[in-house]
Amino acid sequence: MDGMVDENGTVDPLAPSPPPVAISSVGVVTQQQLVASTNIVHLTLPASNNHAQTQVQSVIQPNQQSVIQTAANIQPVLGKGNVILVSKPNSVIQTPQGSLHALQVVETTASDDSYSDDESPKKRRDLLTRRPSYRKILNDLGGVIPAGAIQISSGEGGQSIHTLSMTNSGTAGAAIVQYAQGQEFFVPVMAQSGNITSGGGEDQARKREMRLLKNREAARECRRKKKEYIKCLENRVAVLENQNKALIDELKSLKELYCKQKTE
DNA sequence: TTGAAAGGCCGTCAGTGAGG
DNA sequence: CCTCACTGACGGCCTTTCAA
Repeated sequence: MDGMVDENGTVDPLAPSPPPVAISSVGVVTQQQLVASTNIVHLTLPASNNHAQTQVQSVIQPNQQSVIQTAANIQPVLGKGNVILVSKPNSVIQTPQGSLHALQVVETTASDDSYSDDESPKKRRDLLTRRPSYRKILNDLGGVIPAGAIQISSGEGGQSIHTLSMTNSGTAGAAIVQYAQGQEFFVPVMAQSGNITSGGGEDQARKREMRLLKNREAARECRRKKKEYIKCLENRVAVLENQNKALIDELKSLKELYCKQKTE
């Protein structure tokens, strides 16, 4: 949830940290929730008929072509001349049907040039390996997300947006965090005084327990990010392959044109 | 049907860098 | 210096696949 994020909310550690996102929407995009700090864009598009709205979760990568991956039935919507504007040429919308939709491109003043490719290797390496802390991320999100509700965008074809809601279960010093997809996990909460019961070995054991619990959660989160990162890379490969194919075709047709003119 | 191999997920440990 | 978040590495467990 930092840096560049791809169409699935995927973090892209290869990309520099985000300048202001240059995205605008036209026409059918009825709702655009832009979480500036994470560059995750939730678009709710009206379905082509009277069906439920279609949700697209996308992520804008300021220095790369962007891929917007959609749920299964969005293609008719996109086919009706709707336009999503992004700041980079050759961005595509990828649908489960395998078709690619070119995006209309507008020049935007924001962002693209604010990051150059001549960053120091160390800085680049840092970008690769270090991410902002969750505290910082949560602070960033503080103005966007209502207290008590945390939205997590996570993977799975850009379709799953997980909502966490916290309930004080009444159990002392703990809360149940419910996962929108039916999962739930237990989160111990510090007592109001801020310290856990004092007392020798018991305290040590409790501290260890806390550390293990936190590390468990951290490992989970880390793996999730890693998976999304890989997905992001795969998506970028798809974009680049598509671009490459288009360029080859263009070259071919230009060659043909040239040969034709030459023979005349 | 069965056993081995492969792959995925999880928990834990250890090391690193950032921030206070 | 200390604490914390993060992540690579490792081993264990479970599921799936596939040849015998």
